[in-house]
This record gives sequence, structure tokens and C-alpha cells, in this order.
Amino acid sequence: MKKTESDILKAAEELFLEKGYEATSTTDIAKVAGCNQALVHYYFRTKEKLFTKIFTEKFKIILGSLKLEKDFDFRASLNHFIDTYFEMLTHNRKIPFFLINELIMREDRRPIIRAAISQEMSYLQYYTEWDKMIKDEISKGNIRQIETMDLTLNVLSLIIFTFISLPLYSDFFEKDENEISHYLQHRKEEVKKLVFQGIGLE
Amino acid sequence: MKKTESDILKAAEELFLEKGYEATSTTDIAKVAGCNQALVHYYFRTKEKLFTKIFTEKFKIILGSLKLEKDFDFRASLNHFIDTYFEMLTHNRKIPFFLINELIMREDRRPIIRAAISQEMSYLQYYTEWDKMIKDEISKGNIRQIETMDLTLNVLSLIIFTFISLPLYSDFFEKDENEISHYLQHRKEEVKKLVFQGIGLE
DNA sequence: ATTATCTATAGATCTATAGATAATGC
DNA sequence: ATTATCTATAGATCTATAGATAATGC
Repeated sequence: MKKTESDILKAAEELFLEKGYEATSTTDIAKVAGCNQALVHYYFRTKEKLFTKIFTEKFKIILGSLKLEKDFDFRASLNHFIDTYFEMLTHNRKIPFFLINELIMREDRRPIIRAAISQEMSYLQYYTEWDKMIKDEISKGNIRQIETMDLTLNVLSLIIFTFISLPLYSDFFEKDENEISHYLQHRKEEVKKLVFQGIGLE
Repeated sequence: MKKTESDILKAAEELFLEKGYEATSTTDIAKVAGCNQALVHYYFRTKEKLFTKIFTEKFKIILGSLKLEKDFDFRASLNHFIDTYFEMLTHNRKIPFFLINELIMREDRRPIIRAAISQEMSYLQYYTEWDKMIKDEISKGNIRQIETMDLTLNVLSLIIFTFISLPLYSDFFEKDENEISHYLQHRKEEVKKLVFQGIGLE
């Protein structure tokens, strides 16, 4: 890939994640990339096509991290999931808000993620195994009665909201980068405590 | 207030909450309000002023519902908080995403909420009482060791994320209004279970 | 020759205002 | 008289493309 092309991609990524689709112009992108505005269209034809490229790429980063370690027992498996999800988002802090924002604002983008999910058929299988594991733990009396969807939503809520609210948290309480990274570690441990104890694990 | 003026306000509210500031034009607002585009500026001068009016109004709705029932014991108090917060958001489903979205996208709006909070000095006091209650419960051994900020974030994450993700949930799983309202009730109960059990209450 | 880059511009917005006209209140 | 509403338009975008020029590869 030509340097200019990758510069444009990088600039677009930075701006779309920072300001969203609407507030980003191809003129802005060219300025950040250090090239002519016409070149943005030369390489990617339309703003929408350029956006979709970045959008699907970011979604796949998220999707790719949603894996289940089936060699572990349930507790280790859940623990590992929270660790890896937190870790991945720590290095991609803006992605959760970016994806949710664009999916809520523009309904026509929702088919993109449906397609990406069904393309990777393994995820349906992951969920089935996850569901089986949970039902198993309940029947063994290791955790309380809970629906798989509820446990999933509990974990996702606690993790994703942490990252969505992060810019507001760090701004409001005037935290620097070092404090933020301690905060994220701290929240991760608290999320584990709440979830483990909250379903009766331990 | 003149009918036209309130029509414009209503139209602006609908559009800003649905599509956000950037994607809403004063021409759109006029169209929905059924009046001339110039009238939007006649009554509110600028798009920004009109937006700020709605933004602060919506924020105050949220802030106003964050009250603490100090006559109750801790458990009843937390239970009551989750009930009222869920209830309020059920009738204002789009507000959480709207506020977070505009606060993240435009840093210059953050002072608006700082001002609104410090104007209502009572909220500092609420938090102090809340903090005292929690420390008290911990020292009595009624709940596990937890920082007030963590418990607050746990509860807010679980509730707010429910509403932020709601349009995606209902779209993805093709739920109708009736199912959605059952879902919200169901999530509320699950949030209570997780939080109560997760801090060792019961 | 082909590909990359630039200049220039068409055509479609969008915000905000000036100035004309209509409606309302005393 | 005052207030509300409309028409028209200035000036600032913004996307996308056409066509000229420069750089690169065989």
C-alpha cells in the first residue's frame, strides 16, 4: 500500500474515532494526512466507503477478542474472559463508544455487523458452549439460577460502560494517564468481585 | 409561549435526541415543526442556543431523579434508587445516550453540566450521606469491603448500559414494545440480584 | 504508459440575517 | 405599534469529479 493511502487511512481512523462520521470531513482527513483533499476520493472514492472500511475493521477487533477458553473450568474461563476483554479495550479505548455511536445513529450500518458475525460462524458455537457451561454450573449448584443472556449482559455492561464513560471520568476528576491505567486495573478487579460474588461463585 | 415556539422546541428535541447535534439541521427542525426555517432563528437565534436549552433540560431530568431516601435502611434505600432510576429512564430512554454522546463528542459542553451540578449544591451532600451509609454498612459487616465510587459505578454501569444498548438489542432480536418493557423489568430485577448478592447483602 | 497528485469547480447543503408582509394587541 | 411569519440571499461549508501536471515503472 502506498504511503499516502495508509496516511489517509490513519488520519481517517483518528478522526472518525474522535469526532464520529458526521463531524469529520474529507477536507479534515486530507489535512491530517498531509495531502490534497481530492486524494481521499482518489483512493477511497467516497467518504462512506472509507468509513465502512474502518468501521468493519474495528468491529472485527472486538469480535476477535470474544473467545472462550474451553479448557478451563467455569470460574477460570469467566476470569480469563474478563481479563482479555479488559486488556483488549485498554488498548482500544475509543472503539466501544465509536461502534455503539455509529450503530445507534445510523441504522443502515447494522447489517454490516450482522454480516461480520454470521461470516464467522464460530461465534454461534461459542455462545452455545457458553450457554451449556452456565446451565451446567447451575445444575451442579455452583452458581445461582441466572439466564445466560443476563450473565452476558451483566459482564458486558460493567466492562463496556467503563470505557464509554472513561473520557468523562478522566476529565471530570482530572486524572492523568498513569491514574487512568490504575483506575482500569482497579475497576477490572471490582467487576470480577461483583460478578463472581453476585452469581454465588465462591 | 407561542405555539410555533413550542412546536420548534418539540421538533428540535425529537431530532437532537434521535440524530444528535451534528446530523440535525435547522431546516430539518423547521420542517418537523411545520414552519419556516427562519423562524427557528427568530425564536432561538442560533442552533447552538436551541441545543443548549434542550441539553440542560434533559440533564436536569436525570439529575433530579438522583435522590437518596434517607429514611430507609441501606438495603431499602439502594432498592429504591434502582427502582426510581430505572423507572425514570424507562420514560426517557434516549436521554442517557444523548447526554453521553454530546458530552464525549464536544468537550466544550462539559462545563454546562458542571455548572448544573454545582448549582444544585444538594448533590454533594447526597454523595456524602451515601458514602457515610456505605462505610457504616461495611463496618457493621452487613456488606463486603467496597469503595463508594465502585458501588456507584457498578450500579450506574448496569442501569445506563441497559438503555444505551436498548435500540441495538430491540433491533437485533426484533423485539416489539411489549417485549421491550418486559425486558426492562426483567433486567431491573437481575441488576438488583447481582448488586445485592455481589456486595454480600442477604 | 500508468499511476499519483494537484487545481479548480459544480452542485448541494447549511446557518444566519436583512427586509418585506401579515397578524395581533392596544 | 408590535410581534410573527415569510422570501430571498450571503457566505461558508462539504463531497465528488474533471482535467491538468508531475512522478514512476517498464
